[in-house]
Amino acid sequence: MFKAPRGTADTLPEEQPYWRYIQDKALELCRLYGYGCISTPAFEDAGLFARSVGEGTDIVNKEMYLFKDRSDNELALRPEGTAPVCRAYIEHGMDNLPQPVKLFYFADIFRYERPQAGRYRQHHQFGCEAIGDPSPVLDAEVINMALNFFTSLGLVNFSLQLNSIGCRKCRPGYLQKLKEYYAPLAPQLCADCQVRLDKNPLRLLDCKKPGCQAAADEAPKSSDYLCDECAQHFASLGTYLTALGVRYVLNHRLVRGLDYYTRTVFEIQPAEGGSQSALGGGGRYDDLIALIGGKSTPAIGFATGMERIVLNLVNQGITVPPAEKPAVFIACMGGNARVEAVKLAAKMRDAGIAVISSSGERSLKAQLRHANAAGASYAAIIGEDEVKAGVVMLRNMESGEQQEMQPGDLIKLAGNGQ
RNA sequence: GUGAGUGUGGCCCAGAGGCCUAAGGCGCCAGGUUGUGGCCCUGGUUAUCGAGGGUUCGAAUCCCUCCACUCACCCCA
Repeated sequence: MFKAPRGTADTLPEEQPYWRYIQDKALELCRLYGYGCISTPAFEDAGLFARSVGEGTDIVNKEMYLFKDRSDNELALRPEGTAPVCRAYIEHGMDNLPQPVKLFYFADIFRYERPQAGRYRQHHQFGCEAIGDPSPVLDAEVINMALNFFTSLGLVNFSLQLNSIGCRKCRPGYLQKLKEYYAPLAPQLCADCQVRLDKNPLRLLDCKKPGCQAAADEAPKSSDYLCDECAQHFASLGTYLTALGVRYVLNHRLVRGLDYYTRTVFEIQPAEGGSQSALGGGGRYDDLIALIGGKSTPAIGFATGMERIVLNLVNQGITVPPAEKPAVFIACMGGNARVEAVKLAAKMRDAGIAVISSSGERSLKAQLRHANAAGASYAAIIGEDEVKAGVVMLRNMESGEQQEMQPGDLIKLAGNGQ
């Protein structure tokens, strides 16, 4: 027996309304903010991610689906959505468009991780990227957009965690301070953190181990070591967020696991849920485009996990519009009736009416049972009597009332009910 | 990659070495009305008890290995 690969899932018709709901809200959000849809390949040159996400990150180190194609190209299933969009921005000369260029996407994301609640090897992200504008006004707008998205979904009790991790100019100095602070504490740190101290000191801050937490609480804060430009950017962002009425939590331990972030980083956390429960996150990545071969271009974006949103919608008991039910179920008995049923179904669909047509192989009882289970508003019944009279018997499935009518009248009636 | 828990028909689950050629509920199918659903009643349907090996006269039940799922660590969406 074949099964869906570990960490992947089938989304069956009954759960589709949640996805449809989220997509509709996302589309409306992007319309309001002027974002255009972009689709990029599910796989890219592996180097794109190694270069942008960072050689030292977990995503690149141990989570990428890497493979060679038959021409020996080194490819990777995309482990995140930002780098491919930036690659497309460069490749299609979007720097010639009015800046910033605003793009959104729905993308399958692949990471070889141990599956868990809200964590999959293939998951789906909705993300937005605004490329080509360095202003903190844009940071505020993007953050507000992300929050509005969750609000429009009906979600409550989530918080915005915010931090600035500086830029190429000031971060080295901060990292130095961080190392100096941590050096004497090294013996008390967990094994992972011993390694981080040398390789990726920023990540020391978000270790969840009790011993390391204590150390991290007292650690130097990146926001205290920003250069003048970064400090001013961060201060302005605060002003705009306040102007927008956005409440945020300054979290100096928020650093994110992708190397390309600069200055603003943020995460949206639900009040309840497991530890890997971030609903979404993002930040500014002013160096990324130059890093992968474009000219220096500032940018900011965010992404959210569709599966995690569904999880939270269900947990919070938010109801979504149900899938559309068929207006009419056509039941028939006998060969002549079957021909009429086939013709009627075709006519009704031409008229835009949703119809389920029975093949008529089973008893009328069975056909009506099917009509009921399908949630049809009406059942159109055609037997030999109806064929002779040139009519159909229309049964209201809710009231049980039924009457004979001309096929043309039936189409009018059902069409109005749509 | 690490740790813990779980694994019985499509789904939920009973079952604690012999009464299990595995019970019940949901679902599905058929019948109860020679052409009528939803409720009710009747009958039927689907399980080599995750896989492999072992202990035993005897294993769904005990042991081992593997696999998968769930949860946590880690990381993030």
